[in-house]
Amino acid sequence: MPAAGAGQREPAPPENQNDPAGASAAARTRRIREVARDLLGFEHFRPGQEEAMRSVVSGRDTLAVLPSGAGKSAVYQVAGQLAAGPVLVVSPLIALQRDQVQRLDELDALKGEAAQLNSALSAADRRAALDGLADGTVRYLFLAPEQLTKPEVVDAIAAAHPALFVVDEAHCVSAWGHDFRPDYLRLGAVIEQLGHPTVLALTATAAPPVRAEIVERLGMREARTVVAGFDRPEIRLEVEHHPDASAKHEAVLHRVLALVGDGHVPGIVYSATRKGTEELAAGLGDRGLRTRAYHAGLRKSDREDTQRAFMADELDVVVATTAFGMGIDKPDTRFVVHAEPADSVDSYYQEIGRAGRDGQPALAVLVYRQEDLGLRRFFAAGVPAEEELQQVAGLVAAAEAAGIADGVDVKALREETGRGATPLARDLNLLEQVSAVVLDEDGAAHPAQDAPAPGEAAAAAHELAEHHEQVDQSRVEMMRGYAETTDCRRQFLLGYFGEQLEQPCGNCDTCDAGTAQEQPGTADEDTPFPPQTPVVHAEWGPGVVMRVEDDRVVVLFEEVGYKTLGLAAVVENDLLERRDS
DNA sequence: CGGGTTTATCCTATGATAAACCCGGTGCGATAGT
Repeated sequence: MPAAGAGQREPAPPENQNDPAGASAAARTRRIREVARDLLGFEHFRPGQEEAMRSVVSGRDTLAVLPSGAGKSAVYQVAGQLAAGPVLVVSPLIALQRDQVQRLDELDALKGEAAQLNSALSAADRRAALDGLADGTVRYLFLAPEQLTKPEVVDAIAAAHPALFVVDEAHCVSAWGHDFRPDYLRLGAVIEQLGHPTVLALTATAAPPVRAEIVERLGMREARTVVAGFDRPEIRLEVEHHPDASAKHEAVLHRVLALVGDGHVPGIVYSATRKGTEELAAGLGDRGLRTRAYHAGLRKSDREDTQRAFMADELDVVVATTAFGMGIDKPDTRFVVHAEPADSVDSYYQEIGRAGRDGQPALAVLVYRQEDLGLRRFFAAGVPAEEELQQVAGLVAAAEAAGIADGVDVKALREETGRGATPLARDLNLLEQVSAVVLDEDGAAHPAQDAPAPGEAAAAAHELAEHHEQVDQSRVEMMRGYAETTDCRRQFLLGYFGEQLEQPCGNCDTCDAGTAQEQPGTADEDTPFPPQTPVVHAEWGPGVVMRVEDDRVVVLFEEVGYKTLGLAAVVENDLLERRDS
């Protein structure tokens, strides 16, 4: 039988409820293996890959939480070959889109079949990409979510009947949607406009609540979640505590100098602020290291050159904000040092996961001061005033009442209120989520059908924002939990992601210190609330036990996020009730 | 939330101290100006 991937493509097997599932599943599995071998030269799959491919090829919406690198892209590359129509890939960065197109172009079977669509292209190239989609020559189209706010783009794509809608780096839906890049929140609506092609969401990290949010926001149906390859035993985990700011600064320098001195290069140092990256880079440079700072305030050409130099082994260390991250794939990165904690364990795990991808030993050190969490709390805060929301809702309603058919956009709101574009966009998003306004294709707001009065809408939106804030703050608290735990750090991390490691890992500082072994394991059966137990709290509502320490229990509540409760008080006062599920 | 910097305050002047103030991350796309 000819190879499925070599220049020819087969339509997906028709979905038929009456087909014996076993037979068609076996056929799909055979096809997937053929394509993977012929297209990518795969002799075997990495954990989770084949399961995710099978799920997608069978037409199921799928959330795949898989480690970074080639592993994730292969899922849509192979599934795309077996799809009956073109594949859309939503990707957060133009640079990532370019890389992916290049990668597909290097596969003989796909040469010329991948294109990107973004503002960096000329009008002619954009036209060519959409024309290619229409006539079938473009099979894989990479774009940023912002492109999908343009009606002409959505129409052109809809006409091509895409079979697969891929959201790469899907954690961005949760992390960025609220105010930073609101178009991530609209992807669910776009998917519906396109007739709901099979949805594949891909990410390398996501704790259970983030997974749930991705599925909900994208409107995934009966989503299948595939999780694999989470543990990265080759990364040694350490936390260094320094109560004093200057001592902490010195400790970072000292640590990095020692690592580089021992030949462990290259590495990444993360700092929370731009200024922090420049100061650390200067300090390391003064001591003879080849190093550069990287953050979004630097010139684009400088950033590109820094990234290039890092990839070309011309640097020992890049000192960066979170701007240095997605798309950085240097498998021999030997260490990641954090000068400040990340805003969540999800982000932290993503960041340290850039080390040791070659499977060789690597090191993740968090140099920790409790006060440094303050900045993270600040960023997690920011509930708009109810009056502000009411004013915005009122202006939208007033415009409609006055017969302004175009609705109210952010520009008009800026003139009326004198506030900035970002907070106003956030206000509109909140109001949209409580069904008070609808945003049209041009981003203008109209009152929703049966919209509540501005006062009620503002109250509901305010409550929603408070909920977001509570959850975000609780995620910061979990970062603190990681830094301050005396349990095995790897057990903590994996527990956070809903996986259990039965024994302390033996490759973290608490294991070395012996404190990890003194604690009862998280799988301890003596505890009244073992991990993953569904529970209800009188005030905080339903939740799930995430981890158990000797005297405390951490519960993830649906409404208020992560909470740590004293076990004695819980037992004494009956604070938690088991619930069936 | 926390840190760093500026301003106000005491009042036969000075410089020390407190209070007020400001800032802090991620990128798309469109637009203005070379």
